This record gives sequence, structure tokens and C-alpha cells, in this order.
Amino acid sequence: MNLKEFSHRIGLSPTTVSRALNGYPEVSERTRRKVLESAERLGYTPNSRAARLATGRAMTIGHILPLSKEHEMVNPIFSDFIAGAGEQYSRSGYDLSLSVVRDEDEEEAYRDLATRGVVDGVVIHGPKVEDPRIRLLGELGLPFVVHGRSSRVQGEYNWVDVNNRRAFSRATEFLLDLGHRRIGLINGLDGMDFATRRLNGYGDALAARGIARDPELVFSGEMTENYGFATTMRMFDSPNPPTAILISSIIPAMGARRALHDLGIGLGDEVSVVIHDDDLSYFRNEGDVPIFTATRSSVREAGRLCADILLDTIRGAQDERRHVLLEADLTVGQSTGPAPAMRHLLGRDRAAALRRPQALT
Amino acid sequence: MNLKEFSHRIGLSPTTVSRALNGYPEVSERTRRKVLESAERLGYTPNSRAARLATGRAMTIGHILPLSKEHEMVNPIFSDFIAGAGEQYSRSGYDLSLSVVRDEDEEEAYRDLATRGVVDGVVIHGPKVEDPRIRLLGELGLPFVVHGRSSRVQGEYNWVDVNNRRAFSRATEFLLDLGHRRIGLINGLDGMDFATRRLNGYGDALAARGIARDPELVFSGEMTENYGFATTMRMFDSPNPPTAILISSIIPAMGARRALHDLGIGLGDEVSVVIHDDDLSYFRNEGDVPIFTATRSSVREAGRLCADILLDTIRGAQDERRHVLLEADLTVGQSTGPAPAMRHLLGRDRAAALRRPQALT
DNA sequence: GCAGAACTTGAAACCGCTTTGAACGATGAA
DNA sequence: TTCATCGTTCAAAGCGGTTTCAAGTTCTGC
Repeated sequence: MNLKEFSHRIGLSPTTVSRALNGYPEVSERTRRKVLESAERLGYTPNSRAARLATGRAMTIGHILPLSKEHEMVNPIFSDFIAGAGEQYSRSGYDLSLSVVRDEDEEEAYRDLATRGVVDGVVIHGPKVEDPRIRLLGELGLPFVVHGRSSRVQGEYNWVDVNNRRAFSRATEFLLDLGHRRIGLINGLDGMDFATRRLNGYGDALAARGIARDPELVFSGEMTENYGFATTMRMFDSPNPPTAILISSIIPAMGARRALHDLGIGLGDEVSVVIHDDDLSYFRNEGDVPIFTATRSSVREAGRLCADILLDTIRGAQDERRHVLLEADLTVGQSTGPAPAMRHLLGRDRAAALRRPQALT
Repeated sequence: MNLKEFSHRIGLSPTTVSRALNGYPEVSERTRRKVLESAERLGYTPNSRAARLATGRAMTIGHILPLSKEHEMVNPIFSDFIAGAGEQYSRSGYDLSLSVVRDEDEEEAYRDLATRGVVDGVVIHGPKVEDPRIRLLGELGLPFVVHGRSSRVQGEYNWVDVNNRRAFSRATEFLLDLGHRRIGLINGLDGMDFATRRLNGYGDALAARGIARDPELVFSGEMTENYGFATTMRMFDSPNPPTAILISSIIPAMGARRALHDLGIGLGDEVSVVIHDDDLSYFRNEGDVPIFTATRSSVREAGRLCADILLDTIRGAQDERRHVLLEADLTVGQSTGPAPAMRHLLGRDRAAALRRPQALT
């Protein structure tokens, strides 16, 4: 049933019905009640396609999920972020549109969303240190918010970020305080803004204690379980392995744990691990004493915040650009302990001998 | 710029321009080329909102992501499925709309999508054994495809499923052939169709060898890492633990591995594990010899197939309902081996003693 | 009792595209 | 040469809402 028929049936004009349903003040309370009740009874719902054309609003927020041909990987934090943001969209009557594109087509995809008029705003995921998408969206005049920041981009824009630098400098200090001196870093992909900030935080803390950064202990890559495994193996295959490792996500941390296990190295005992925990719903680092010592910041909460800011911007309630910097609290779990005094006993030979798990047990 | 202005500028009627851009045969090749080239040059793109109203098509597929208040968990396979499906949508010029709703509002959400006319079809995720959504969508007349099946629902509908029963009976047989007799099952949530089929497959294989199913060895729950950990701990806290475990996803398998490690029980050696592997992009069970012996079926591929079927149905190219049953191949990895003869030595006492990892190393 | 303000309601234009039905010129057959 | 046919193009009527502007009602204040 369309508006014309519905309004005719209840003996009112389309104008009045439209106003009543959209909460305009010009209709009397009595009429509004009648309209709402009749709509319920007769099962009338306005057609969104028509409303969107008439109002010029798409009532939709766009998210773009780029897939690179090489890695073919979906960022595991994506779904939790979306869950948080989507919750807020629903609450405000907005839809969420997701475009899956090859990463080389990503800019084109933003352009497309804007000119086709299917979204009122977009969220930028995973900004690089110098991300061209920010300038592009500015030029397109499409409201947006960045989940993260882009250090080398000039100008104001909305963003929600974790204080990655502080989180990683604190985590590093924590390990230093435990007596660790050789600390590895299993970081995210090179070029990603968050990875750079984490690296800086780690570097700062080391520098403050006068410790040189050993490039052999720093890795960057896509944060899969296998990546965590491979990099950990690599570190312990050297004559001078670390006594502690910082890991950028719980997923590679799983791989690191597997590696340590295979090598027969005690986690939290012989080697300490601190992770950054995005509080993924299927991978909770919880319990009285969490498995991993971690700097935690809920990505779902970040999604909610991004959504709120973006919707405010779109509704024009927000003139200036907004920034939210989330602090990640450090929670001590089972994966950290004092640096072992005997660390030098561990070296290439033992690592090689222990490579196969069966050889151990 | 809108169609009126654009067509005026290039000296053609809106009709002709619209036809040229949409590939109708009535326009001459020369005119079409001119239109396409001018559109490119002047930067004209049709407004989708208007096109959607005019055609009555939403050019959008809906996905609903339900969040339960208790678990608050996002299915980890969701993002990979979406990646697969979204790829196909893009290819066909369709958008993907994602609605995040509380699970008690899920049916209402489908109803809403249908009456508001914002989608042309939807995908049903995670069907229960008897899922009311299938009948509902039938009544609403909204094209749909189910990722999975619903055993106790009558009638025809599109679906793409893995042969869960066969996969789990084969995995069980594989373990039986290795001499295992006490085999645990860490399954998905009770009531989910896939979980029921897996349980049946497991039960079939045991029954075929005359082995009684021990309820103490079967668990169902939401497939988190912690769930895998807790259930494994529980199994080994009994006087008669299993020598092998089947696990429904690689995520709880991580937890199971952690538990075995904490208990000091060798994986693949003292205890065998077979998982079902959805081939998640950030969690690849790969390598020359994969970590886990697994029945594998790519959820991303399932997403692609669902999208293809749904789009065919919407375009009317498809009259009958379509079904795809994917077979999961069993790949042998490092996590399985012959049943240890000395299994009876392991019991409650040793398990209790080994509970804390530090006590071991 | 009446002018003017304050409420309510409705007619019609509009959002920007698609598509029907008509018109036009060119071509070919009679 | 004329008429039917074909290939192109266009004017105008939708699609189903929202919103402007005008008009009708009911209140106020005097």
C-alpha cells in the first residue's frame, strides 16, 4: 500500500499523513494518534526509496571493505567495529552499506558512493600514515570519520583513535620495569598509522632508558596467526633472542604462543608477552587473571563512537570536527613476569633442538 | 548535475540518455558512444536514489547481523562470508546493506527491510534446526538464500551448505581408524542446524563401530576461544578423558590447544584433534603439513555461491530453488596420530596436578 | 461580535530517474 | 511516387514520498 491509498482510506490528505508519521508539529495530537494507529492496523510503512528521493537524504552510512589480491585478508576487527557502529545506526534509523572492493579500486568506490548519492557519510578504516582518502572525501564533500588517524595529513577531520603511542610506551616500560632489556615487537603492516605510532611508543620507552632499538626484533606484517608464529620463530632462531615480546593483536599472539610452545619456552615465565587487545567478541582475553597482559581498548566501542560523531556531523548538529582519543588501560595477566637472569642460556642451539613439539614432551 | 541538465547540455533528450547509459538497444551506436563519452567528460553519474524509485528495484541485498544481549558475540565467520558475497554483489552492481539488530528484533528487521523496500533479497545466516525466518520470508515474498539449511522446515528454498554430517562422520571414522575409542566433540550452539548435523555425523560413525556416545564428551556452545579452553579442561578433569577431540571451528581449537598445553598433554601425540576449518583469512590452517587435521570448506566461497544464487533468483533467471551442498575434504595435519596405548594412565589426578602451566616446565 | 493570530489541513509542485506511447526521418517494397 | 517498415528520438506520465504555500478553522482579545 502506498501513501496515496493509505491516506485516502483513512480520510486524510497525504500531506497530513506524511507529517504525522514524521513527527512534524503541525498536526494535532488527535490526528497523529489516529494516523499512527491506522498505519499499524492497516500495515502501512512508507517506501524508503521514495522518501530518499524526496528528501535528498540516503539515510545510509557507507563502509568500504578493501580486499587486496595478495593477502585476500579481512581485517578481523572489522566485524566488531561494524557491530558497534551498526548498533548506533539502527538506533537512529540509518542503514549501513558495505562495499567490498579490490583495494586498488577503493578510491573509485568512495567517489562512486558520493556521486550516486547512496550514502550520507562514510567511515574510513585503517588509515595509512599519509592517507589519500581523507583529502579525497574532503573534496567530494562527503561527511566522514576516520577510525584511527593519519599523521601526515594536514587539516581537520573527525577521528576516533586509540592512544597507540602511549599504550605501547607504557607496555614497554612495564616490561622494562620487570627487568627485560631485549624486547621484540610484532607490529601491524608497515605504513599503517597505528603501527607507526606503536613503533614510536615502543621506541620512546626504550630510548628513555638508553636502550638501542634492535631492528632484528621488530617486525611488521598483516596480523594473522601464522605471522605471529613465523616472527616468533624467527626471533628465537637467533643467537640473541628477546626475553619479552609486544604483539599488536591477540591473533598473532596465538601464533606466538604456538611458537613458544613448539620451542618449549614457557610463556610468562621464560618469555613475557604483552599484547594489544581489541576485545574481539570471539576472543576474549578475560578471567580473574587474563591470559595475556594487555593494553585493552574495545574496537566495538570505537565503532559506536565513530557512528555517533558521523551522525552528528550529518545532522549538522556538529560544526567543528571532533576527535576522540581513547586510552588503553594496561591489565596484567599471566603472560608476563620478571626477566629471567639466565636468559643467555637460550640460544640458537636450544631453539633448533626444540623446534618440534614431539621432541619435548 | 542531473539527467535533465546533462541531456540538455549534450543536445539530447533525457529518454535517449537514460537508454544509452542503461544499454538499451534502441539507441544508435554513435549516440551511445557520444553519451558515454560526454558523461565521462562532464562527470555525470545517475542518481541511484532516483533510479531506485523509478525502477522499483533497490539494487541492494540485505544481511542481518543479530547481536544477543547475553553473548554479544559476532560470528567470526561473518566477515569472510560477507567478503565473498560482497565481491559478487559489486560485480553485478548491487549494494550490500547490513542491519545490526538485537536478536529478539531479528524477525521484525526482515519485515522492515521488506516493507520499506530497501532490499531486493536477503541472506539468512546461521539457521536453526527449525528456523522461523524461512517461512517468514516466504510470506513476505522477499527472495532469499540460506547459508546452511533448516532440517525441520518444510518446502523448497535456496540454500548453500556444507555437508556437515559427512564431514564429521568422516573425521570421526578417521580417528576411529587411528585406534581412538573415546572421542570428544566440541560443537557449536545447540539448536543450530549445522551443529545438529555434525553431532549426527559423529554419532553415525561411532554407532557404525558399535561405540556408545558418551554425553560427558559432547559439548555445545558459542564457539569462542574460551569455550574451547573450558570444555577441554572439563574433559580432562574426568577419570576417563578422551584420546581425541573433534572441534567445530578453529577458534575454540585455539582454546583447546591452550588447555592441552596447560595440562602438559601433547597435541597430536597424546591427544589427537580434528577441526572443522572455515578457512578464515586471518587464521589459515596452512603449511606443508597443516597444524590441524581438518575438514575444510571455505566460508568465503560459500558467500560467493549464496550471492550468485540470490542474484539469479532476483533477476528471475532462476525459477526453481537451488541447492548447493559443498563437500569438505579431510586434510591430515600435525594434530592427529595413533591412539596411545597407555591412555588409561591419564586421569583425574594427573590432570589436576598439571593444571598450572608453571608447575610443568 | 469581529479582526487577527494561531492551529490544522490540503492541493500541487517537486525530487531525478525510467518507460510508455507517439512522432519523425530514412529506407525499402510495391 | 506512395505507403509500410524500421530505426531513432522525444514528450510526458509515472515511481511514492516530502514540502511549500494557500486555505479553512478555531482561538483570543477587545
